[in-house]
Amino acid sequence: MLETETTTRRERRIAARKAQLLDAAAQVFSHKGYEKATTKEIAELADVSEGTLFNYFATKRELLIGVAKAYADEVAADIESVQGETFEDMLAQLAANRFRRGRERRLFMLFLYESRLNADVHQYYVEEALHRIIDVLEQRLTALIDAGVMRPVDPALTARMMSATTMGFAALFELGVSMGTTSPETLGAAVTDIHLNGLRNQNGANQDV
Amino acid sequence: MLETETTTRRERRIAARKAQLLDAAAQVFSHKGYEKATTKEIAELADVSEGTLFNYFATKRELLIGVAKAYADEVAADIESVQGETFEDMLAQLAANRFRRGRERRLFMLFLYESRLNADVHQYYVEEALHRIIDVLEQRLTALIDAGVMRPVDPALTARMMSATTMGFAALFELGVSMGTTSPETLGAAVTDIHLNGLRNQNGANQDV
Amino acid sequence: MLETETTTRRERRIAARKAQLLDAAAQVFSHKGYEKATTKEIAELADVSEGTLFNYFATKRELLIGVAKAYADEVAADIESVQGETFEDMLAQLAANRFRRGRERRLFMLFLYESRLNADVHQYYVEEALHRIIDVLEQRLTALIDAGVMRPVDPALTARMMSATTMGFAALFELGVSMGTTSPETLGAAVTDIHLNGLRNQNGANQDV
Amino acid sequence: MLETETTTRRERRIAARKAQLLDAAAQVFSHKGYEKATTKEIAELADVSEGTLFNYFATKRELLIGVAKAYADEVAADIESVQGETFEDMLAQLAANRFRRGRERRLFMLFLYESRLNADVHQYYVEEALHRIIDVLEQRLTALIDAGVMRPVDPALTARMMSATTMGFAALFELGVSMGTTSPETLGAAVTDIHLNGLRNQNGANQDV
DNA sequence: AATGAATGAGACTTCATTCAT
DNA sequence: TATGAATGAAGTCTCATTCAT
Repeated sequence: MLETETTTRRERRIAARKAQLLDAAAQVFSHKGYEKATTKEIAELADVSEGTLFNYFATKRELLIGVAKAYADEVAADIESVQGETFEDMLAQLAANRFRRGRERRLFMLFLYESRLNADVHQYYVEEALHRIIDVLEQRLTALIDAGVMRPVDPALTARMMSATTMGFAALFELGVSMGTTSPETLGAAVTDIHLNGLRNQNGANQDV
Repeated sequence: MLETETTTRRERRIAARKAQLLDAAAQVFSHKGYEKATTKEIAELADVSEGTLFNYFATKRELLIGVAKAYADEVAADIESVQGETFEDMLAQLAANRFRRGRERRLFMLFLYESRLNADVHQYYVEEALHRIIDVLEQRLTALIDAGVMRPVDPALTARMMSATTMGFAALFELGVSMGTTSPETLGAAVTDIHLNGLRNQNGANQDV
Repeated sequence: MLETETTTRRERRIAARKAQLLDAAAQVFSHKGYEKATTKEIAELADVSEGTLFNYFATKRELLIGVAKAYADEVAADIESVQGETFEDMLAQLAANRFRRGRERRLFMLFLYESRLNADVHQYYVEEALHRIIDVLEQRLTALIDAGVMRPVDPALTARMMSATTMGFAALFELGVSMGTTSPETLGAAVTDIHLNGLRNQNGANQDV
Repeated sequence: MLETETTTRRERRIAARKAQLLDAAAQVFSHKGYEKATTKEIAELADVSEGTLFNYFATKRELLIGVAKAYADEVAADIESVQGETFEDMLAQLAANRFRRGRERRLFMLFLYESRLNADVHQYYVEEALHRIIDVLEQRLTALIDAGVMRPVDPALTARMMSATTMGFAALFELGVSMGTTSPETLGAAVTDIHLNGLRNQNGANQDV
């Protein structure tokens, strides 16, 4: 029906505007930090007036929450798409999508910081993104342990450890800590190697480190 | 001599004031973030007037730099004190001192964020604190690899991985991600176990994960 | 077209606001001096909020520069309009427009002082206002000397002397130094008389003073 | 008596301190302007603590008044010393002492500005310095007119005109308006020449300018 | 629905003045 | 008497938010 179509078209336009504003907000927030970012700059980057921005998002904070929500949605979609992969590929894919691009790393740094200061951001980033990733890792680990492929370690803790390592690397990268000439692939492989096989020299097993 | 004593007393008083202000600043910055923290609140917490604060630190930013510098000094002292320990104990000690107490974890989150936005903070946190820790780990790893105790992995990368894991755990903790009932000690032991021995079940070695 | 009209109307409104603020600023600056003037008082006199003031002038200093620029524009227009007058009339007109009204005298005192402390004010007041007046006087004097109407004095120096005298009178007036019952016209005539004919009694020429 | 001597010595010490502070204040005030000058900087330049400064002058404004008073005293002494000179020499001497040195010109600019804003400064600068100079010029002019050496111009107005010209030149100088290669002496001679003999070419007298 | 000028609360910072030592 | 740390009032400027057009 015409009415429905009109409404739909409007809704599409509204959604597009919101997305455009969220994009600009994500960019400015992740570069300058939430507090230093100004609604003026976000509006300019989105090529709308400041008044228009506030027609779509009632407060600056709602913009941040919107960015967090969009991020959580991306993560959810990503998790869906890796369900069929091997554990190693899944791990690589999740990490890559989260941290390979600068934009994602910067958003990660942003949420890492803002989650502590805002309950809504925490809700979207920690509960709906981070926890989902951890949960899917934990399930896979449990299965691998049950199958006898992995040692009977605590799967919850191990999933968190894997996330922690990846997050830590992203942070180090973002802080400008050099990784030598190592490519992301080599780095991923090396980390996986250590996680799977350990550091200990098996020829000289049980030596005290 | 009297002159010396007087000077010393004054210098002591000034140093004490500075420390008192840095303490207050560390507290407020780490709870609210640099931008949301106000000099008013810091001054109140330090129990001095706002004017007095600016007698000791010319700008709010200098206060942040002061906090970062104090942190770097603590880390340097800490590194000195762990030189005699075994690798495992050293690792545990460095991690614990950096992340066991909430105060330290919050400062870590603060610097993690602000290092990207301020060159001085980067200087103190990344170069004078983080890099020192990584370097000392790298040296130890190199020695252990040379001694044949560990496999010939890349020591630079492995040192970064260990730091990354610890940092990631601190972040997860700070984000309120539950670690189950695991105590810090158990957690440390489990992580060390995986790092040393790997996840792979040796009985079924070379199975695809 | 509507677009053009709308733009023009907005631009007119903005120009009007700026003028209104510059007017208020000129008034407050010239009465209290730049440093003692507050943006609060200027905004109140212009009947806008302090925030609005800063939408039009980024800093208090820019407001001062704006006032100086407006003054220089007035002088430039004034110089255009006196090109056709006789030397005497031109002199009287330039002096009158600069110093007859209290507002102009106070602005003169303001720029006299602030030109030394601010390069932009110097640019507008000294270079674009004062120098123009001196130059036009100098040109006229040169012509009159060439025509044999005036003695072959140094025209550059004489132009400066005439300006100096006028400026000095304005200052004396502003300092409240009484000129007796002398009207501005009488004063102007007397000064011109002395400048043209000198003080020396020609009947007793060459007497030592 | 010992008592008297002690008192006298203290008074001398106090007077010396005051002079030292006034000197520093004159320097800072005349360079930065009264408002931009800080008591801290004045104290440092006088090589005493800020607290000590306030032991000798209750407020910053009293310092300014003190500087003005000292200036008026200098002028008074100067006037005494030129009583025996010829009119021309007297004129030259008074002008030179007031404006030849940068320090004096800057103080002149300071008082010119601050006299309008502070009654005490006005009292000392305008009434006790400027007026005295004008008065002595006026008396001399009256005598010269009575003696028939000068034309019967209004002596009050003429004295003000001479002061105005000198003040105006000082201001021009301070504003950086170039006087060509003219030395102060040449300039003084040229001005005196015009004042005495006028600009008009006597060969072509009564021509319209 | 879009605009952007207006607002005003609140931030950082300065500095004359006070006062305990 | 000299000191300089402490004070707090007041100033400039920023920016999220509102609102008339």
